[in-house]
Amino acid sequence: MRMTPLRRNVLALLVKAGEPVKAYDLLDQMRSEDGSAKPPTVYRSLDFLMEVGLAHKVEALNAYIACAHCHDKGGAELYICGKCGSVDERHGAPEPLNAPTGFETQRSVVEHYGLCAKCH
Amino acid sequence: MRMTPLRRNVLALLVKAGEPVKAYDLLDQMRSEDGSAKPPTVYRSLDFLMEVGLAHKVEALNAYIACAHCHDKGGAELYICGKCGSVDERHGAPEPLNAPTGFETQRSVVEHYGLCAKCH
DNA sequence: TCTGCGCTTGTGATATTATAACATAACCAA
DNA sequence: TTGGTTATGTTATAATATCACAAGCGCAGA
Repeated sequence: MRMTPLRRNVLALLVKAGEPVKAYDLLDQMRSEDGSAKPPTVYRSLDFLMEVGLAHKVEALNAYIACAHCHDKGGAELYICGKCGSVDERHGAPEPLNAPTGFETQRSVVEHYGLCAKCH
Repeated sequence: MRMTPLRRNVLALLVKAGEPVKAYDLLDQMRSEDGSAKPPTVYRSLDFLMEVGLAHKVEALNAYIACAHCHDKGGAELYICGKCGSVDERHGAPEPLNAPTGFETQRSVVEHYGLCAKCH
């Protein structure tokens, strides 16, 4: 598992976008430079980036973002503005108090959709 | 917007399943009775059920469940066991303390994946 | 240096999930 | 009863994601 030019390129595209990007939009961008990119190319790179904590999937949008807290593998809480598309990533929410007793969480998906401070 | 036999049937299938169900699995079940069901049939029914708060989408699974707290339209926190597939639905988590200032949440997706008390 | 192994990428096909667009039918109020 | 609204039927296609197998690359050890 190592960083490669291909993977670095995908990460760079995510960082440059600064907001959630669809896999096929990434693919289009890669194709405009490379021509030979195909879906597995981008999905594999995204899988790698998520595995090492450099990217997240925004589940309810089927989109991907660069992690704003690089080197942090844990789940993030995402605050996603429906108007301007910005995403504010937070970490470290406490364990919910109303969790079922005995439930052992391995991965959490927390996405809040609404309006950011600038957009309302 | 009213409950119809078709929509009631979709809800019944969700309730009977008792766990997250894929849209196309619902479709297969409907077809085995009806024969004429097509994707828009099931997706439209699911949209209706979610709109009135009788069903939720499990975003990270692309699956749907009956709401365990019927008549509650707000977001739910789902605790999903990766081993047995059970889903425990909770409501009423407090607003996160570390939210960005000024962010106005309209909809929240909260899904915790792990092992339920019985499965570990 | 060579060789073999594991990881990475290329490539074509296909699976899965979801929606668009338009036609028909059912419901219900005026 | 008629006209508008809501619901369903139907065909096609869009959008998202994975499989399977081949080829390349990089490096540890012979």
